[in-house]
Amino acid sequence: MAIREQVQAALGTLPGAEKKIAHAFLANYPSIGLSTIAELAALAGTSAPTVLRFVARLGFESYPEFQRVLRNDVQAQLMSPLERARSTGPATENPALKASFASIAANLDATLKAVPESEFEAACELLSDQKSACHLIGGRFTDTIASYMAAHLRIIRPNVRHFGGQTSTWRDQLLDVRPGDVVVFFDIRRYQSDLVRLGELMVERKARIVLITDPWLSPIARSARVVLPCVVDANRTWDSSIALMALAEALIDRVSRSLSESARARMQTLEDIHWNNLPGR
Amino acid sequence: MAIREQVQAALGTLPGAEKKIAHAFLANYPSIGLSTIAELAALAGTSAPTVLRFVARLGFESYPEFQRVLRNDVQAQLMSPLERARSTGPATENPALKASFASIAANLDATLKAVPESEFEAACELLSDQKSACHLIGGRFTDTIASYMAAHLRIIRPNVRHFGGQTSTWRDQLLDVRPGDVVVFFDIRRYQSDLVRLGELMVERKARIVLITDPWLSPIARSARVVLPCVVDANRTWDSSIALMALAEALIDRVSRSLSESARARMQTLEDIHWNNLPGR
DNA sequence: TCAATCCTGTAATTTTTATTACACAAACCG
DNA sequence: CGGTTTGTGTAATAAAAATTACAGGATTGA
Repeated sequence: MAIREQVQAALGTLPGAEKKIAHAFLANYPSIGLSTIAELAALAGTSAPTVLRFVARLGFESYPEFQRVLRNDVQAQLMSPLERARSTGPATENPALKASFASIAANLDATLKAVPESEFEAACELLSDQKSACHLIGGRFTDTIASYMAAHLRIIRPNVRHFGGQTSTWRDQLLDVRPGDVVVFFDIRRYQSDLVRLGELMVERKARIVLITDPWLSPIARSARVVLPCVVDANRTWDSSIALMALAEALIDRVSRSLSESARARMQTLEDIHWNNLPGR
Repeated sequence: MAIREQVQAALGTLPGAEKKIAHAFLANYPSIGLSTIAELAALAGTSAPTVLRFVARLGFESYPEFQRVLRNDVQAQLMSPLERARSTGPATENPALKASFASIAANLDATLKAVPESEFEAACELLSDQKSACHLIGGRFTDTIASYMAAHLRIIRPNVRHFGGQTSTWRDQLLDVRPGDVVVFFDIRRYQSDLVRLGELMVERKARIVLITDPWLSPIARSARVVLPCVVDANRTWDSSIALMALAEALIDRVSRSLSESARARMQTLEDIHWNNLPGR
C-alpha cells in the first residue's frame, strides 16, 4: 500500500497534533514529506518529536526509512515510459537521431498496414504448435534477427532451432527437419540464391514455411504458406531491418500469450537455471 | 526550466565523473536526487565532493537548495492534470499486431527523448575514428543486435569486430583490443556480471567504451565514456529490444554520412566481391 | 616534454538533522 | 477526586549529512 493511502487509513485513529501532521502531509504530498522533520512540523504547527511519533505509529523504524519508502512511491508514479516520454518534453533537439527515428516510425507504420491480420494470425498459429519443431534462418543481414527471434521463442516453447553456421552445413541440419515442422525465413532484397534453394528443399521435406520479407517478396514466397511483408525502405544508403524485428517481437508476444500457461512454467524453469543456479525441474 | 532538462542540456559540457552523476540522476529520477549526496555518489560510482561540484555547476548554492527545487519539480509533475488522468487510463482493446506496434512506437518515442544529442554525437565521433579498431559485444539477448550492428558497420569502415563465441574465449579476444580502440557494449536488465567484468578489463586496456543500455543503466556505465539509454519497457512479459536496434541503425546511418567518401568506396568494393565475383581492389 | 590547468578522491571539519530524555498538561478511570 | 495513562513541547544529545581543504593524477597546449 502506498504511504498516502496508509496515512488516509490511519487518519481516524491519530491524536490531535499527529492528525495535523497527517493533514499537512496529505495537502502537500509528496514534497513536504521529502524535506526535513522540522519543516513538516512547522507546516503542521507542531513539534519535531510529534512528527517522529507520527511516523513510528505508521510502522516505520525511523524518519529516513519513511522517506525512503515515500521516494519509492513517487518514483513508481513518475516512471512509466509513456509518462517519461511525455514529461521529458521536446527539450533535446536531436536532428540526426530524430530523422532516423522518424523514418523508422514511418516504416513501422507502413508495415502495420502491409501485414494482413489474417496472415499474422496464421503465422502465430503455426508458431504456437508445440508438437512440431520450429526452425529459423535468415540472410546475410537478417540472420541476426532470426537468431534474436530464436533466442526469445526458445524461452516460451520447446524445439526451437536456429539454422546457423556456414551455408555448407545447412544440408546437414536439414536432416533434423521433419514433416510438419515450421520454418521461419527472413529474407530481404538482394535475395540470396542459396536461401531460396533451401526453401525449396524445406518444402520437399513437407515443412511449413513462414516468410518474413520485404514488399517485393523474396522468391521463397512461392514455397511459403504464410508471407509477411515488411516495409524496409528508409531512403538511406541501405535498408532498415527494424520492421522485421518489430514483427518478430509482435509474433513472440502474441505466441507467448496464446501459450500463456505452458510458457510461464517454461520461463520460470529457464529463469531458475540461468540466474538461480537451479537444475530446473 | 525543470531540473531534469537542465541536466540533460548540461550533459555535453560535463567532465567525466560528473557526467556519471548526471546519468545516475536521470536514470533514477527523481528518487535518487531526493536522497543523500552519499547515495547518489555511490550509485554513480564517484565521490561526494563530485556531486557537490555537479550541483554547483548547475547553478545551485548548496545541495539542500538543489533538493528543494527538485521537490518542487516533482510536486508540479504529480499535480498536473495529465498525470491524474493517466492513473485512470483505460486499457485499449486493439488487435494483437497493432497493440504490439503501438507499444514499440511508444518506446522509440521515449528513447528519442532520453538520448541527449551530445552523447549521440560523441558516440558517432568515436565510431567514425577509422584509425582505431571497433569491437562490438552484447548480452544474452542483445548480442544479436551487436552482431547486426557489426555486420553493417563493417560495410562502411574497416577494423570492425564482433566479440562473439563463448564467454570463455573473450579473454583471448581481448588480446586484440589495443589502446584507443572503441568498444560498443549492449547490455540491458539482468545485467550479466561477466559483461561488466569485461568492460572493466577493456578500460584497463585503455579502450573507449560506448554503452547502449536501458534507463536503469548497466553497471558498465561506470566504465563507459558514452552512455546511450534506450527505453525498453513494453508492459509485456519481457523487455523489447527494438529501441536498441533502432539506435544502432541511427548510429550507422550517421557514421556512414560522416564517412561518406571513404564509406562509398568501401561499399562498392564489398558489393563487387559479394555479387559480381570480383576480387576487390 | 614540460608546465599549467582542470578533475577527482580522501579525509578532516562544520553544519544540519534526527533522536532521546524529560517535564508538564490533559484526558481517562477507579 | 487522586492516580494513571496518553499526548505534547523544550531542550540536550547523538547521528548523519553537507561542506571544505588538500594533494595526487590526468589532460591539454605550448
